[in-house]
Amino acid sequence: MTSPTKTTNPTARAAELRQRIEEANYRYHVLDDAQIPDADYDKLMRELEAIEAAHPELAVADSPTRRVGATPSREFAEVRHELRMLSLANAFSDEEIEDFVHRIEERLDITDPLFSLEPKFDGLAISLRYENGVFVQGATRGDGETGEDVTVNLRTIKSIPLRLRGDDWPAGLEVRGEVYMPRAEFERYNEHAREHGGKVLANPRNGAAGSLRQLDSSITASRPLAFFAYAPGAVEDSALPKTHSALLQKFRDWGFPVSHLVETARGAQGCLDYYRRIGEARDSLPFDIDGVVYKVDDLDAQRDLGFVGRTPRWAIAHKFPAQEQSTRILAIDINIGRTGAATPIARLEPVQVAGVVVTNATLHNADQIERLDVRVGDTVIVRRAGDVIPEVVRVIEDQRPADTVAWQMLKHCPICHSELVREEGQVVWRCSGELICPAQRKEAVIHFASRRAMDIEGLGSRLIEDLCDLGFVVSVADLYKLGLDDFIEMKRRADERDGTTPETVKAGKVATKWAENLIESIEHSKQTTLERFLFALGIEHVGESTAKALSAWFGRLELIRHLPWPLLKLVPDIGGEVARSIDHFFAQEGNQSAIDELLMRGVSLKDEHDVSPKLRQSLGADRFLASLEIPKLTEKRAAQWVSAFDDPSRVTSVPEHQLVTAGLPADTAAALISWREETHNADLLKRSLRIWNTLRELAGSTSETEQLLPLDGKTVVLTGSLSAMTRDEAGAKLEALGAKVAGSVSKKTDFIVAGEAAGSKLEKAQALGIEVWDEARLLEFLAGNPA
DNA sequence: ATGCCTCGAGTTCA
DNA sequence: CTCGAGGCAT
Repeated sequence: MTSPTKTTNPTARAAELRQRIEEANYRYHVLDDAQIPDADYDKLMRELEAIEAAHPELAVADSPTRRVGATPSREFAEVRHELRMLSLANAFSDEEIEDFVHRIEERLDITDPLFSLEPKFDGLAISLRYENGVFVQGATRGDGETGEDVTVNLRTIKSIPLRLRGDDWPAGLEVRGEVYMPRAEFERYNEHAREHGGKVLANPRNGAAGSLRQLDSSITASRPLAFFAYAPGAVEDSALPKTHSALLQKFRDWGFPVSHLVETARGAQGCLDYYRRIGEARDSLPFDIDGVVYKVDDLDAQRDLGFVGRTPRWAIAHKFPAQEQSTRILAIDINIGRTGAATPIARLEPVQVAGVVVTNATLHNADQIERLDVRVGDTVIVRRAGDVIPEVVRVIEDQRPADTVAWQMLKHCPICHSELVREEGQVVWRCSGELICPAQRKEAVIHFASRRAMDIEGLGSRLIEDLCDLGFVVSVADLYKLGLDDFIEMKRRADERDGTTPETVKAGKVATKWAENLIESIEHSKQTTLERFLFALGIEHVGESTAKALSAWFGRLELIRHLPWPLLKLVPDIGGEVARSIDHFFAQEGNQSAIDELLMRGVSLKDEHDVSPKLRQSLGADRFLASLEIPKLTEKRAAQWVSAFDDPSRVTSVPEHQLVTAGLPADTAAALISWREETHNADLLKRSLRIWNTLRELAGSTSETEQLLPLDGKTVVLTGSLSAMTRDEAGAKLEALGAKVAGSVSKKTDFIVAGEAAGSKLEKAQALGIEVWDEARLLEFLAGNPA
């Protein structure tokens, strides 16, 4: 960089450099408007350092080279605040704000006073003292009376001016404000720390507070801190503006960063409007805030209003509902899910988080508890993050009672007392009770009746719980033998058990309408589809999508319930794990008899059909052989075997020497031999062969004509809400035209349909350059392509 | 082996 | 909605 006034005098040159560096800092950190490239900035800085090294007498305290203090101190000196640092009264409701404004109106005898409105930054309050325009001391708030001298650390914050701009500042000036860590910087810092094994900060607020309290200011300098000014402290020897808002403008002129979200407005309504607007913008702000602050703008009026105790009458903080709260762990219970998964749940002392009272929070799994070291009795931080579901963020270790013990997973199911087991490499512990565990059975029934499964309206989890607990229902099939009397009797026993007065008895007559409705919807549910039925069975790893695929490929329950796992693997997206799980389910006698009973009691599958034409193409002998997972017998080797011996039924009989003659490597042949010697493998082969042959017959008899659908092979994602139909309906129509409807957008997506208020999926699609249809386009397409 | 991309499963509260 | 993990392409 060339200087227009290149001076040789080191004193003058140093002064010029300082001025230019400070100007660059101001533009970059306060105005957010970088004027000179980083490299040039560095050059100026190095030149100044060189001059100061050569002429130590020039290294003045307010030099930008001194932003990082040289000597770490043992501890911070105390600083007494000349003017006490305030704390504000907090308000959480509109009503409290209206009361606040009313009180002011009465005391000042005016209506709709003017307020200065500001965000309430979630950082650390500090006070900065300037003498003759030079930053001389900075302190934390402390208890309001006395804080800690963190001057050296504050110097490292680039948005804090070391020298004031302009010339109309008072000789002695104290400015108060908030040190915070911008979210993006916080994320970036943590990412870097994670990669390099550094200290990861818990959140921006703690990051800011912790950084300022570093004894070694070079650590503070490495932390991305920033500052906003929002209030005056003690001021000597000068006339200041008459209003708070004008004062903030002065702060700006003097080089302090003042938030652009600061506004003025009149009356309670103006305050509340601001609260809502900032609340909506909150998540998209580059820094954390925990509310807004209203201050009477007229400084004389502020003085007239004065204080009550420690808080001013002229200002109030209107807080957002807290997103994080601390509470105590009362107990850690184990919940047993439909698949037997044992999920630990924290029972909490009830606490308000983001507007709702939270009493439970999931702890996900045993590993998570171990990671967090959560113990019964601990005080923990609970959060309702972007979504709704509360979670335990961390333990406040200082508040741990002395007698706590590390939490341990139970050894046995709390319900059926079967052993809890964990499969190799898995995170979840499961109850081994399977069919005999009442908890698992209950969950299975709830799943069976749920909307996306058999859709039995009115049969919710509470009712099912009672039905199971009182012995009316053991297996899902029992639902279909319940009569009106059973429901009435069940209700009576439940009321008796709970000691509640039966509301079903009115004027001596037992109310039965609810039971009649239930019987009706149970009856209604009997007419269903194969895919719903398969989903309803609750087979592990079989969700809606897999159920749909099974239904589409094989077409009939009679077939599916007898398929060995190697054949199940023929379906795309069904691999060894899922196939074995399905096989295992149908291998259990109890499950087969439950299915028989359901069918006997009238469950009927309206949409059963012949095997899919696609299945036929997958029934080659080589695919079949490869699907058996015989060690070393890869797809390629399987094909080789088939070309030599043709009929897979000969797998059991071809002697080893012939295998080798046919060109199979010796180890492959040996693996095959030892595989078929295991009786369970031999059985599997026999069973698979039989069904494979059946499938080939079935596939051969299906019609050859496979009509190509307009959206065949296209992957579609639906997002936002449609007006002419629900997303599910639209999805069904698109599927009927051959499309695959996926849940999330990726490179493989062909196009998305975006309805009203589409969110992140639309953004992602646009980012990936994926075609976007609006509802009109969809309707047009559907009209042009009747199913 | 490694890294997407999906699917499945579990979860809270009004 | 988010996490874990299965399936599959590379």
